[in-house]
Amino acid sequence: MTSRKTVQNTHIEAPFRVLHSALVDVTVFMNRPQADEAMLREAGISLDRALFPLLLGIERFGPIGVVDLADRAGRDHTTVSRQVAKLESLGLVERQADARDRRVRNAVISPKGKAMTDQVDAARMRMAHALFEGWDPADIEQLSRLMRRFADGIATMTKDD
Amino acid sequence: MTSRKTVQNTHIEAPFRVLHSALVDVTVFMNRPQADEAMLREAGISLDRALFPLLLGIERFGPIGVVDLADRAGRDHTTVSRQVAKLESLGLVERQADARDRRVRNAVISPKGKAMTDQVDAARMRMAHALFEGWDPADIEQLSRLMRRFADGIATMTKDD
DNA sequence: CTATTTATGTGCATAATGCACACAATGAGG
DNA sequence: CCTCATTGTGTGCATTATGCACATAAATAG
Repeated sequence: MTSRKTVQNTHIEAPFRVLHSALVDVTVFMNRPQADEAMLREAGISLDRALFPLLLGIERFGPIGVVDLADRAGRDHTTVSRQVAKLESLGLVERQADARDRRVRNAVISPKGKAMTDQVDAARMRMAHALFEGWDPADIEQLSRLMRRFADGIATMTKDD
Repeated sequence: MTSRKTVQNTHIEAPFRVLHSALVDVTVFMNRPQADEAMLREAGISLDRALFPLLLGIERFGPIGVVDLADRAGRDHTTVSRQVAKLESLGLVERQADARDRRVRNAVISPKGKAMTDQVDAARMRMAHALFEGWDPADIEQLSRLMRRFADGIATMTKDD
């Protein structure tokens, strides 16, 4: 049933497919702005669709320059430049000169911006608690460990292209 | 170092945080249209940024109606309606009447569209092979299994809201 | 020192997005 | 059967986001 095609790696293809489809499902979920927006509205906050992922990116990867951020977001650097400026004008991020490269104006999250992303994190954490109810703690630990390793692998691959 | 705050669930919070940050990293990667676009260009195909995720969604979840698809994509249904029409005019998806609800015009992927998504899948599979080099097959199997379970949990939660 | 690359940003045309609205089909309640 | 609210789909229109061409400043290569 599972052994088809070239026999060499078939035994490893099946888990790949399972993993891939699971990742697609999770990615779709993580992308849902409705969830985030609903949470933020609940907290009395509102932010444009396009701005929010960038705020999360700055929180996670900052201090980060416009070009790097644009690369991560998959958008043109000019678009990101404008959006970061907007986030700055909203007081959600701050910009600071890079110590080693004076061209770079790194974006870092402001206390006000951090308060927003913290709320999103907290809401996700609450969901996680509900989601993992009934799981064996060892499985949770395994999943976390392997996902981290997987993400690190991706980061390594991405770096050397 | 890791034990702070309320002691009650601290032992389970740490894996959550690790998992969350790993998921964010992976999500960022999966969202990169550059990767997909590069692959498609390599194959002589070109498709608009906004259209491609929808094509992947239709391939994965189709036959699916505009409203459902819009909900998954996190965009307004009117936007998705136009984009699906565009995909249809490009011959990448087909539309068919729903057997039970004559209002619904389900979108399904066409052979031509499938050929495109297959190429993306194949490219991702190649990357996976490189990524998992040196992994213990048992770990790969574990990761796949647990991620699938995790994704199913999310799907269940999402369904009942 | 000159040439090239890199990081950031602006002007402008184009595409995407969402709201208001419309219409057809469904389903609930009388 | 007949309203009437709900749901799935789609169009007109104003707004916003996006990316290309281009510009500037700083770093880097030669």
